[in-house]
Amino acid sequence: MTSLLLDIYERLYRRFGPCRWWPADTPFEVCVGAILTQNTNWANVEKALANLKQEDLLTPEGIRALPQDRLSELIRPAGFLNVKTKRLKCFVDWLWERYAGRLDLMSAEPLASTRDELLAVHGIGRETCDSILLYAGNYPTFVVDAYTGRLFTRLGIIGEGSGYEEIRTLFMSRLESDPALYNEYHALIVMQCKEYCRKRPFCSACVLQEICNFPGN
DNA sequence: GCCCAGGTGGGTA
DNA sequence: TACCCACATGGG
Repeated sequence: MTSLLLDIYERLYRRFGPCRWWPADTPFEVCVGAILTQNTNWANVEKALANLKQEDLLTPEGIRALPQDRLSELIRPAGFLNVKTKRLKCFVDWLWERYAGRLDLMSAEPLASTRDELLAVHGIGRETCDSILLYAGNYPTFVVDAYTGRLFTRLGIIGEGSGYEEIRTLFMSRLESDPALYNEYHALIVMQCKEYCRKRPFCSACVLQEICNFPGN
Protein backbone atom coordinates (compact mmCIF):
# COMPACT_ATOMS: atom_id res chain seq x y z
CA MET A 1 0.00 0.00 0.00
CA THR A 2 2.83 2.36 0.83
CA SER A 3 4.34 1.96 -2.61
CA LEU A 4 0.91 2.05 -4.25
CA LEU A 5 0.00 5.42 -2.73
CA LEU A 6 3.43 6.76 -3.57
CA ASP A 7 3.18 5.37 -7.08
CA ILE A 8 -0.12 7.17 -7.65
CA TYR A 9 1.38 10.34 -6.22
CA GLU A 10 4.37 10.20 -8.51
CA ARG A 11 2.23 9.59 -11.57
CA LEU A 12 -0.02 12.50 -10.68
CA TYR A 13 2.99 14.69 -10.01
CA ARG A 14 4.48 13.93 -13.40
CA ARG A 15 1.15 14.75 -15.02
CA PHE A 16 0.09 17.88 -13.07
CA GLY A 17 2.73 18.94 -10.57
CA PRO A 18 3.93 20.98 -8.90
CA CYS A 19 0.65 22.70 -8.01
CA ARG A 20 2.16 25.19 -5.51
CA TRP A 21 -0.82 25.16 -3.17
CA TRP A 22 -2.57 26.77 -1.32
CA PRO A 23 -3.31 29.67 -3.69
CA ALA A 24 -2.95 32.52 -1.16
CA ASP A 25 -0.55 35.32 -0.25
CA THR A 26 -0.64 34.79 3.50
CA PRO A 27 -1.42 31.99 6.00
CA PHE A 28 -4.43 33.97 7.18
CA GLU A 29 -5.76 34.13 3.63
CA VAL A 30 -5.54 30.32 3.59
CA CYS A 31 -7.80 30.17 6.65
CA VAL A 32 -10.39 32.54 5.23
CA GLY A 33 -10.33 30.74 1.89
CA ALA A 34 -10.75 27.37 3.60
CA ILE A 35 -13.90 28.57 5.34
CA LEU A 36 -15.29 30.36 2.29
CA THR A 37 -14.80 27.38 -0.01
CA GLN A 38 -17.01 25.09 2.05
CA ASN A 39 -19.35 23.50 -0.48
CA THR A 40 -18.55 26.35 -2.85
CA ASN A 41 -16.86 26.73 -6.21
CA TRP A 42 -13.40 28.26 -5.83
CA ALA A 43 -14.09 30.90 -8.48
CA ASN A 44 -16.77 32.36 -6.22
CA VAL A 45 -14.40 32.29 -3.26
CA GLU A 46 -11.85 34.30 -5.23
CA LYS A 47 -14.38 37.06 -5.77
CA ALA A 48 -15.06 37.27 -2.05
CA LEU A 49 -11.35 37.26 -1.22
CA ALA A 50 -10.77 40.01 -3.78
CA ASN A 51 -13.45 42.13 -2.11
CA LEU A 52 -11.71 41.77 1.25
CA LYS A 53 -8.27 42.44 -0.23
CA GLN A 54 -9.45 45.52 -2.05
CA GLU A 55 -10.40 47.08 1.27
CA ASP A 56 -7.26 45.78 2.96
CA LEU A 57 -9.38 43.72 5.34
CA LEU A 58 -7.94 40.26 4.75
CA THR A 59 -6.19 40.23 8.12
CA PRO A 60 -7.19 39.01 11.59
CA GLU A 61 -7.51 42.65 12.68
CA GLY A 62 -9.56 43.55 9.63
CA ILE A 63 -12.08 40.71 9.94
CA ARG A 64 -12.30 41.20 13.68
CA ALA A 65 -13.15 44.89 13.43
CA LEU A 66 -15.59 44.46 10.55
CA PRO A 67 -19.32 44.74 11.39
CA GLN A 68 -21.20 41.55 10.51
CA ASP A 69 -23.44 43.12 7.89
CA ARG A 70 -20.46 44.66 6.12
CA LEU A 71 -18.57 41.36 6.20
CA SER A 72 -21.62 39.62 4.75
CA GLU A 73 -21.74 42.03 1.84
CA LEU A 74 -18.07 41.54 1.04
CA ILE A 75 -18.23 37.73 1.06
CA ARG A 76 -21.59 37.53 -0.70
CA PRO A 77 -20.16 36.00 -3.90
CA ALA A 78 -19.02 32.94 -1.93
CA GLY A 79 -22.59 32.16 -0.90
CA PHE A 80 -23.97 31.05 2.49
CA LEU A 81 -23.21 34.59 3.62
CA ASN A 82 -24.91 34.41 7.00
CA VAL A 83 -23.38 31.05 7.79
CA LYS A 84 -19.90 32.01 6.66
CA THR A 85 -19.97 35.43 8.31
CA LYS A 86 -20.61 33.72 11.62
CA ARG A 87 -17.91 31.10 10.96
CA LEU A 88 -15.29 33.68 10.03
CA LYS A 89 -16.09 35.70 13.13
CA CYS A 90 -15.89 32.61 15.33
CA PHE A 91 -12.54 31.60 13.86
CA VAL A 92 -11.01 35.05 14.25
CA ASP A 93 -12.39 35.42 17.77
CA TRP A 94 -10.80 32.11 18.68
CA LEU A 95 -7.50 33.04 17.02
CA TRP A 96 -7.52 36.31 18.90
CA GLU A 97 -8.34 34.92 22.29
CA ARG A 98 -6.07 31.91 22.05
CA TYR A 99 -3.10 33.24 20.08
CA ALA A 100 -3.49 37.04 20.06
CA GLY A 101 -4.49 36.80 16.40
CA ARG A 102 -1.15 35.24 15.45
CA LEU A 103 -1.16 32.09 13.33
CA ASP A 104 2.58 31.69 13.83
CA LEU A 105 1.94 31.18 17.54
CA MET A 106 -0.73 28.57 16.76
CA SER A 107 1.69 26.75 14.48
CA ALA A 108 4.22 26.39 17.28
CA GLU A 109 1.86 24.09 19.22
CA PRO A 110 1.66 20.29 18.81
CA LEU A 111 -0.48 18.95 15.97
CA ALA A 112 -2.89 16.78 17.95
CA SER A 113 -3.89 19.38 20.52
CA THR A 114 -4.12 22.19 17.97
CA ARG A 115 -6.31 20.02 15.77
CA ASP A 116 -8.65 19.29 18.67
CA GLU A 117 -8.81 22.96 19.53
CA LEU A 118 -9.58 24.02 15.98
CA LEU A 119 -12.24 21.33 15.56
CA ALA A 120 -14.00 22.75 18.59
CA VAL A 121 -14.38 26.14 16.87
CA HIS A 122 -17.84 26.64 15.38
CA GLY A 123 -17.75 26.23 11.61
CA ILE A 124 -14.42 24.41 11.50
CA GLY A 125 -15.02 20.81 10.50
CA ARG A 126 -12.43 18.18 9.66
CA GLU A 127 -11.56 19.24 6.13
CA THR A 128 -11.39 22.95 6.93
CA CYS A 129 -9.34 22.16 10.03
CA ASP A 130 -6.80 20.02 8.21
CA SER A 131 -6.59 22.53 5.35
CA ILE A 132 -5.74 25.28 7.80
CA LEU A 133 -3.23 23.14 9.68
CA LEU A 134 -1.47 21.90 6.55
CA TYR A 135 -1.58 24.91 4.26
CA ALA A 136 -1.42 27.73 6.81
CA GLY A 137 0.47 26.00 9.61
CA ASN A 138 2.67 23.55 7.70
CA TYR A 139 1.57 20.68 9.94
CA PRO A 140 1.93 17.12 8.61
CA THR A 141 -1.81 16.40 8.41
CA PHE A 142 -3.55 14.94 5.37
CA VAL A 143 -6.57 16.77 3.95
CA VAL A 144 -9.44 14.54 2.86
CA ASP A 145 -12.17 15.95 0.66
CA ALA A 146 -14.98 14.73 -1.56
CA TYR A 147 -12.51 14.30 -4.42
CA THR A 148 -10.26 12.07 -2.35
CA GLY A 149 -13.12 9.80 -1.40
CA ARG A 150 -14.45 9.66 -4.95
CA LEU A 151 -11.10 8.95 -6.56
CA PHE A 152 -9.72 6.35 -4.18
CA THR A 153 -13.05 4.56 -3.91
CA ARG A 154 -13.00 4.32 -7.67
CA LEU A 155 -9.51 2.87 -7.52
CA GLY A 156 -10.69 0.27 -5.02
CA ILE A 157 -8.20 1.47 -2.43
CA ILE A 158 -10.81 2.54 0.09
CA GLY A 159 -14.25 1.09 0.68
CA GLU A 160 -17.42 2.89 -0.29
CA GLY A 161 -18.65 5.03 2.57
CA SER A 162 -15.30 5.23 4.33
CA GLY A 163 -15.26 8.00 6.91
CA TYR A 164 -13.02 11.05 7.04
CA GLU A 165 -10.76 9.90 9.85
CA GLU A 166 -10.45 6.45 8.34
CA ILE A 167 -9.20 7.84 5.03
CA ARG A 168 -6.91 10.36 6.69
CA THR A 169 -5.39 7.68 8.87
CA LEU A 170 -4.80 5.44 5.87
CA PHE A 171 -2.81 8.10 4.03
CA MET A 172 -0.90 9.21 7.10
CA SER A 173 0.02 5.69 8.14
CA ARG A 174 1.18 4.69 4.67
CA LEU A 175 3.06 7.84 3.73
CA GLU A 176 6.01 9.57 5.31
CA SER A 177 4.95 12.32 7.71
CA ASP A 178 5.85 15.18 5.41
CA PRO A 179 3.87 18.44 5.05
CA ALA A 180 5.30 19.05 1.58
CA LEU A 181 4.16 15.61 0.41
CA TYR A 182 0.66 15.97 1.93
CA ASN A 183 0.41 19.46 0.50
CA GLU A 184 1.19 18.40 -3.04
CA TYR A 185 -0.77 15.13 -2.87
CA HIS A 186 -4.03 16.79 -1.91
CA ALA A 187 -3.53 19.50 -4.51
CA LEU A 188 -2.90 16.88 -7.19
CA ILE A 189 -6.04 14.95 -6.23
CA VAL A 190 -8.12 18.10 -6.58
CA MET A 191 -6.48 19.08 -9.85
CA GLN A 192 -7.01 15.71 -11.47
CA CYS A 193 -10.59 15.41 -10.24
CA LYS A 194 -11.47 18.89 -11.41
CA GLU A 195 -10.29 17.93 -14.84
CA TYR A 196 -11.61 14.41 -15.13
CA CYS A 197 -14.03 13.36 -12.42
CA ARG A 198 -16.80 15.91 -12.51
CA LYS A 199 -19.47 13.50 -13.60
CA ARG A 200 -20.74 11.47 -10.71
CA PRO A 201 -20.34 8.94 -9.43
CA PHE A 202 -17.25 8.02 -11.40
CA CYS A 203 -16.31 9.18 -14.84
CA SER A 204 -14.85 6.78 -17.35
CA ALA A 205 -12.12 9.12 -18.51
CA CYS A 206 -10.32 9.38 -15.19
CA VAL A 207 -6.75 10.48 -15.64
CA LEU A 208 -5.59 7.53 -13.57
CA GLN A 209 -6.84 5.29 -16.32
CA GLU A 210 -4.69 7.31 -18.65
CA ILE A 211 -1.53 7.37 -16.60
CA CYS A 212 -1.87 4.30 -14.39
CA ASN A 213 -2.50 0.65 -15.06
CA PHE A 214 -4.98 -0.27 -12.39
CA PRO A 215 -6.83 -3.53 -12.92
CA GLY A 216 -10.56 -3.02 -13.23
CA ASN A 217 -10.35 0.48 -14.63
C1' DG B 1 -34.62 25.56 -15.28
C1' DC B 2 -31.35 22.20 -13.21
C1' DC B 3 -27.07 20.56 -11.16
C1' DC B 4 -23.00 21.23 -8.82
C1' DA B 5 -19.15 23.33 -6.09
C1' DG B 6 -12.11 21.94 -2.41
C1' DG B 7 -18.65 21.27 4.16
C1' DT B 8 -20.68 22.03 8.59
C1' DG B 9 -24.01 22.03 12.32
C1' DG B 10 -28.28 20.83 14.18
C1' DG B 11 -32.18 17.86 14.53
C1' DT B 12 -34.23 13.27 14.62
C1' DA B 13 -34.62 8.14 15.11
C1' DT C 1 -24.23 6.16 15.04
C1' DA C 2 -26.57 7.27 10.73
C1' DC C 3 -29.26 9.83 7.94
C1' DC C 4 -31.66 14.38 6.58
C1' DC C 5 -31.79 19.20 5.76
C1' DA C 6 -30.67 24.25 5.66
C1' DC C 7 -27.44 27.28 4.24
C1' DA C 8 -26.66 31.28 -0.98
C1' DT C 9 -24.22 32.25 -5.03
C1' DG C 10 -22.63 31.81 -9.84
C1' DG C 11 -21.14 29.01 -13.83
C1' DG C 12 -21.98 25.26 -17.14
